[in-house]
Amino acid sequence: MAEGFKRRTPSQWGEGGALKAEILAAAGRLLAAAGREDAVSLRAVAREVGISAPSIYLHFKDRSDLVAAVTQEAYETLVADLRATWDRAEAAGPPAALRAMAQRYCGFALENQTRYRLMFGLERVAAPREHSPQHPVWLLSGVWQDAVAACRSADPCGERDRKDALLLWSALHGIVAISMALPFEADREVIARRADDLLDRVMAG
Amino acid sequence: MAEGFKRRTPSQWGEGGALKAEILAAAGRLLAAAGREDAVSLRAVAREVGISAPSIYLHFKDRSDLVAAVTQEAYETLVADLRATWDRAEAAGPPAALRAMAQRYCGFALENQTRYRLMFGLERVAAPREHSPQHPVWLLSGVWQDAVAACRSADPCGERDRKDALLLWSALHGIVAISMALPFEADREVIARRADDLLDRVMAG
DNA sequence: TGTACATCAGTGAACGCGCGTTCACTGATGTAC
DNA sequence: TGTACATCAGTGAACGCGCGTTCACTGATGTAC
Repeated sequence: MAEGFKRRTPSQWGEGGALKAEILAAAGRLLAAAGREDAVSLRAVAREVGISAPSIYLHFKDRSDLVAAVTQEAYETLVADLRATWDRAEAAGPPAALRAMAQRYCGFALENQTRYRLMFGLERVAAPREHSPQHPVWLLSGVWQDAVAACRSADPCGERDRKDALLLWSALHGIVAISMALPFEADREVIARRADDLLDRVMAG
Repeated sequence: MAEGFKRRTPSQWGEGGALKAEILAAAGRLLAAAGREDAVSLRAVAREVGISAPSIYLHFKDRSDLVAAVTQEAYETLVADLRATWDRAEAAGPPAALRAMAQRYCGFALENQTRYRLMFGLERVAAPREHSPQHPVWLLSGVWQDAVAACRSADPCGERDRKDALLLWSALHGIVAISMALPFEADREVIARRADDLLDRVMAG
């Protein structure tokens, strides 16, 4: 074992699950720090947590299982963030809430660039075709559909709502993704203006 | 050396540069086949070409130099493809040509998913800040600006043209990127309709 | 109450792998005198 | 014309590294009788 290695003290009886959460959190930190999925190696995660590498197998089937868990968590965090934004802004009316949500979406992406890239930049999450309805991306898709439908007071989300929701989400993603791909820093206010502009055009029709 | 290894016959005198092109092509094939940037390892490329790994250093500084070259080539291919599309469709008028270009952009992305991901899915191309005007992404940006400006017969591309060009490009990127991230195959016609729909809304304003 | 056993929460050492990169070299082709 | 040398286009072996994963194990805590 290396010099500066701080060993984690083992969990108490019945508290074994605590390590799982610590591993996930450490993997998330590594990802955020390095910005690359490959940074999440079992050995690096183990070092970060202060345990031996094989201990990870007590909680995750293998490396890809761990990465999938990090990805899943990232989706859930984003969805929760957007829903919270909606709830906070709902009193001002659905259109204002949708606008707030669009702004927040861009904000989340810029503040969590590597997590965001993990969700949308790399391969599809490894999930067999039959299970695809469980894919966490549907949660996100649903958030936009609900929001767009609410703006039109159409309780059962119609075909047109679904279409516009997908267009809005896609275009918002494009705005942040392209700005992340350009070789200079994205200015948050510029992005916010573009998102506003987009929203006007998509919801005008 | 392995069993089925087919050794490439060395170039003639003065033809040494031929290997550089072969290495680039092989790297492109590996990337397309595997879909991951990590598939482009010097050893794998050498195997694919039929040479020894150190030979790559005769033409590329190191691994990252090779990957950057593949990326650069991908940008140039896309830009040439779009310009050719514009030229072919220009007779029908700028708006029709712009529409054709938007369609072609989606087509290119779907037909060259891994190349496309290399451009926009991963890190920024490693280029120092001072050199960022040389970044190949500006070529692409310019294509859209020219096209949008032509639609408005504004010869010097105005501020509004630039803004709309970026919005159009970003949103198109979002459409293909999200469809690539969803856990089922993207239907080309559906994508094409979305692109058309988007174009209507962006150029309406 | 004691004691044998079961379970939990891990560990340490080892495996084989592919990788980027460096090094000194080789053989064919051209060139100066 | 011959021959020494320069250049070109590579090669083979080796380096040290970090990785995923497997294996047999250890020590603390709980439980049945």
